[in-house]
Amino acid sequence: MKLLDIGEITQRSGVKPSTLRYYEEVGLIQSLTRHGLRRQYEPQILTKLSLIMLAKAGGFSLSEIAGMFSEKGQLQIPREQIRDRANLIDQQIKELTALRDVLHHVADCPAPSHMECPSFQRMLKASGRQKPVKKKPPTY
Amino acid sequence: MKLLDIGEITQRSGVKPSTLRYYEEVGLIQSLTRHGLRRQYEPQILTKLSLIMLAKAGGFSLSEIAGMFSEKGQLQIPREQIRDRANLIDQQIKELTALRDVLHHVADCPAPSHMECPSFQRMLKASGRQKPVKKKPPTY
DNA sequence: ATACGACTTCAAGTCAGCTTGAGGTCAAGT
DNA sequence: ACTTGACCTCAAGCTGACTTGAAGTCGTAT
Repeated sequence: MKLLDIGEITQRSGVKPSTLRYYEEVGLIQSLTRHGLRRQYEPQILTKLSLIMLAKAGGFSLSEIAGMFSEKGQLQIPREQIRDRANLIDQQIKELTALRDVLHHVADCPAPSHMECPSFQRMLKASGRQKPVKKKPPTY
Repeated sequence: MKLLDIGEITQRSGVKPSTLRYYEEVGLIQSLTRHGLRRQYEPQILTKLSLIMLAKAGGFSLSEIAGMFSEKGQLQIPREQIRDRANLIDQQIKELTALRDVLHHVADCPAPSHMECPSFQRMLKASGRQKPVKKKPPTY
């Protein structure tokens, strides 16, 4: 099994060396060995990084993401948590959809003041008061 | 038109006074007048706050959100930008959907190692390499 | 008239998630 | 043997979005 330098990981994943080192520092990933000082990664790390990027885009924090992997680097989440997370994501999707609808409304509605347009108000109401959402998408 | 104290805004919107003052500081909202030292808000601000919360949940930064409102506090975005933002949101929705699918897969697939399961890999591939996403959902 | 409580300002602090920079190491090619 | 370039460490810095705390102001109820 051929090992990869940090530079290759960067090339193939788009994740910067400084970020990879940071992820290691916080325990999110680890390199298999060192060649001299240099970190050597197994190719599987690339899959893991894909997952990490996906979860980040989904608004999960690094520590939440870390919690999704077991010791052996396997994705391992108790069923119940999966259900919860899936619900959380569905919630986010609803919010995003509401936001998109509002934008489309603004694009199409001829009313001079959206702020008072009843259908606009309705959309806002509809989107409001569900539950919190977690953390933050990146600027990668 | 009855004006509202910061405390009432907080009660009705769930947004803390410190946050409201911060939003004012960065030019995202403004109070109509003062009663003594106290900020007095028009009730419309509540609608605006709903929009702000919605957009934040959609991952937009405060300055991006600020850019969605005109001088008069109206929601005012050039059509083209609306299209772009709507696309961005659709993109985010796709990512979230991919994430949810991955979670469901993990819940259901009996394979010992998801990392090597072909359908798992396929989902990751499918979710990957589109374009960046902007910013951050909150912990409100 | 005074006390109360809800507001005010301003500076500093916090947290996540990185990035930057200075100075050092080391394996491989010439 | 030497140079090169890709890596390394460690501390400090940065941005966004707030929060906190100390000290002050002021309208209203008693």
